[in-house]
Amino acid sequence: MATEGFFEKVYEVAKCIPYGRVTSYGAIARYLGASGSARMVGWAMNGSGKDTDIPAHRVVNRKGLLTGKHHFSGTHLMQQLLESEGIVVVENQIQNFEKHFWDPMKELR
DNA sequence: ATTCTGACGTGGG
DNA sequence: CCCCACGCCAGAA
Repeated sequence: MATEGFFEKVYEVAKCIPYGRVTSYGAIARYLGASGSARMVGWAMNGSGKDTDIPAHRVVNRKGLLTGKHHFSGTHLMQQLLESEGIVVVENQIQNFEKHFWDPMKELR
């Protein structure tokens, strides 16, 4: 099986995020066993949007804030994508974040 | 090699 | 909830 590299795992989990669902970097990091290296998850996402099929717009920080929207192409692209999936976003912050939250540890495991 | 920064998280106040 | 400080690992200057 793949999942040999830390980044690879991040990609796998990110790709497993269902439609209209969201998760946090820490949740993925914890699932990978790198609870303290949540930053690396975001760094791994750095490759997303280039040649990876990772919906990074579904990954936000623990506050449900679209901290990485600045890394996307446009300015509101990330927000538009989320809203397009039925997620309400106001001021870069996801409303009902808990409701849309998808925990890889619980759902995927 | 050193230093800083970074799409984060947690703990204490 | 907010703010401050520390930890974390990787990459760039």
